[in-house]
Amino acid sequence: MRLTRGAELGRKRVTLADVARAAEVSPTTASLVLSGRGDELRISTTVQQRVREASDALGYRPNIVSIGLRNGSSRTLGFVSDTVATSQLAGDMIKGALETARQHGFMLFIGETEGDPKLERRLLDAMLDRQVDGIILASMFTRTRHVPSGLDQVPAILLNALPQQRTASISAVIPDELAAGRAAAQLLLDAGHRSIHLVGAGPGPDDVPPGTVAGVERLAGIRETLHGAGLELASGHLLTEWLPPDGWQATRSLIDRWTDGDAIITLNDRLAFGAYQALQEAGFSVPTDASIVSFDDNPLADWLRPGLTTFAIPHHDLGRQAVELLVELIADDTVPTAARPVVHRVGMPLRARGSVASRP
Amino acid sequence: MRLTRGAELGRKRVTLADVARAAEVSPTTASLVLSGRGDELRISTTVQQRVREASDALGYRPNIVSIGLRNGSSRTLGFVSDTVATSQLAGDMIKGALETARQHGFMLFIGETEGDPKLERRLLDAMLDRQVDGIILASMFTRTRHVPSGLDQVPAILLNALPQQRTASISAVIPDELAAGRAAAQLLLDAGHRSIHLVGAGPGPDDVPPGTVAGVERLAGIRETLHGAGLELASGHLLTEWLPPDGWQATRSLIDRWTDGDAIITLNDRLAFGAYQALQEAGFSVPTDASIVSFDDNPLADWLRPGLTTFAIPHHDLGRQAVELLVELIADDTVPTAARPVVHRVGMPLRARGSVASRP
DNA sequence: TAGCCGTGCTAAGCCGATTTAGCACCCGTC
DNA sequence: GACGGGTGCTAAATCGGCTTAGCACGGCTA
Repeated sequence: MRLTRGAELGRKRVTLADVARAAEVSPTTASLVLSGRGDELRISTTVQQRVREASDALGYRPNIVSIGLRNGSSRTLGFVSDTVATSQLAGDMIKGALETARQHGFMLFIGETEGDPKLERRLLDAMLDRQVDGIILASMFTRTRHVPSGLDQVPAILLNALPQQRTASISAVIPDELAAGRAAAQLLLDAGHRSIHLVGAGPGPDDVPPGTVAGVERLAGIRETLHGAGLELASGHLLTEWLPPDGWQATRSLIDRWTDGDAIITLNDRLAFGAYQALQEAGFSVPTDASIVSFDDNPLADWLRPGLTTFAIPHHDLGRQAVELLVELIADDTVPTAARPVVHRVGMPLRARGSVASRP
Repeated sequence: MRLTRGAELGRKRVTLADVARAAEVSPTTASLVLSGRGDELRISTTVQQRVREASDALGYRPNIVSIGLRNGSSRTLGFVSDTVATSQLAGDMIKGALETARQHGFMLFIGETEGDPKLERRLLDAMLDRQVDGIILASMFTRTRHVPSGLDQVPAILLNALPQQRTASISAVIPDELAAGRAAAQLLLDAGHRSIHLVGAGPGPDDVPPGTVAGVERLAGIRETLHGAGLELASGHLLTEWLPPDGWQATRSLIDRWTDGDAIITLNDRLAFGAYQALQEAGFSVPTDASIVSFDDNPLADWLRPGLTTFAIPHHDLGRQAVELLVELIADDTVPTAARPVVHRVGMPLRARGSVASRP
């Protein structure tokens, strides 16, 4: 029992002073030795040895709080999101952030705002009070958002979001929705489809649920590629909710005027799930009667039969990138305002499964 | 622009000393006033007024790191999990913990171990180095686990896990799987079903994938209730993976010997999804031809047609409870070893949807 | 024998707060 | 006019580490 630290039950942590006492040197010397500056400051090998032995014997670990107090850093980042941790989808974003932070020796404070600006303010303050070295402001789904005041005083990155204020001096990391939209359309064109229905938005460029970057850009990419082939969307269904029943409904109405060779792009996988249900109920088979391409790579996509071909939101990479950039910012000691803000776009990889068939 | 804090660009945080200077008093006085001990220590109302005005004008906020250094606390908890944050299911657990922590004025450090004990050790150390006031050790699925050494030196709670060591002096919070098992069986009995098939485990009490508390207890509850009605499971399918294809497979084999009035209990919702697929492909309709009851309340359950009747894992409550207990432990300043460990069981509420039909 | 230099270590201040002990002043009293 | 007692404020220590400046000692040179 009680193997670590050599700590007596209820005894406090071992401090540098304890080590110094045990090694019969001053705290200064102990500090010097343990921070590797022993040679530089000409501490004899004998003493260095003694200090290190004492340190090991006692299981000394420096108190980061104290170090932080002195030099103003804490090796800690704040991760404030609207609802990422709780979300069924974006957990990987946290995971990527967590992993990358750990690799750089940082810990992560996590906070959720539920979209409440007051709560967000309080959370940010609580983190700043704890001397975080930087802040990641994350959104569950890609959108533009207001950047709270004070964030230009601190290294900070927007994750899966773009700044609303044009003047904001904050960099952002978002998925490359535009490219994914193009690729989705191209995929169906390459498979020989010429009549493509969109479920979730369209057909016009402005027929998009408000505030969603994903909707706008996916639609734009799709339209752009179709235009390049001299085509227009065969139909579009603007939906403000993107849940299975919505996809079911839209697809039902499609079935009445279905012609062989038609294909569907759904703007997310839950819509696609609804589409599967509607097609199945109508006796249609995927992909023989209908090809479907989608976006997100919800775990669902892998469970459907046949598997759903979809463009994945690179959550893990998004989280990783955001931390990577933030750590750089901190290391450079760049005042955010000094650097010019950049938008980093992370590719959305294709998960090809069984929902697309070729047409001659 | 630059409205908060009255901070000049790049200026450091406002400290107590700044406030004292602005109010032309000593830091001591400022501290006394701002911590509400002004009257007690007979500071004149004039001076108190002056200090408060200065504090407001400068936007002073105390540095928690410093306070923590002095009194050894940090208003911070550590949440170490195998893979909760990333999990598709258990995000709500984090959310409950986050909310509750915030309500008590705590922030949460989150860390993921991926089940790697070395990593777990490092994360725990990193948190301890940052002076966390307590630790929650969480598991994505309910299981018994080894409690790492040192955790008996610090307030700590197991979340969704039970201690492997019988001697461990740590309390735990888990879902009440046993009661849910009983309730699931009772629900089908009440609907008039007498022939009940189990997908995921059984039929014997030991036919359970290793290491899962959920499997053991759900099965035990089901068997207990059936026995009470003088029944046995009509069949059981031990599965070591609980994914849709596994459910599909098991259900297919069930279909060959299906008799009218049979019902299925699947040990989680993904198995149920597979069962739906198999039944649908065989031309069976849920719930007319087959009633299904399940566990977890995966979002999926609400998307299926008909909706899946299932017993929810109370993730949010689990997280809340764990923090609540931990905060109590911290407030009581109880040495963990002093208190006797308790296992708190949180009820699994029924989500009744459309997958169960009554038999006369 | 004073001055200089190198060696090996330490005192003391600092980070930002809290807290204990106590100082200076004024009033009233004997 | 010294003493006691209340009033209103502050100096200084403390938490745990880092860092700058510098001390003490011995040996060598002038």
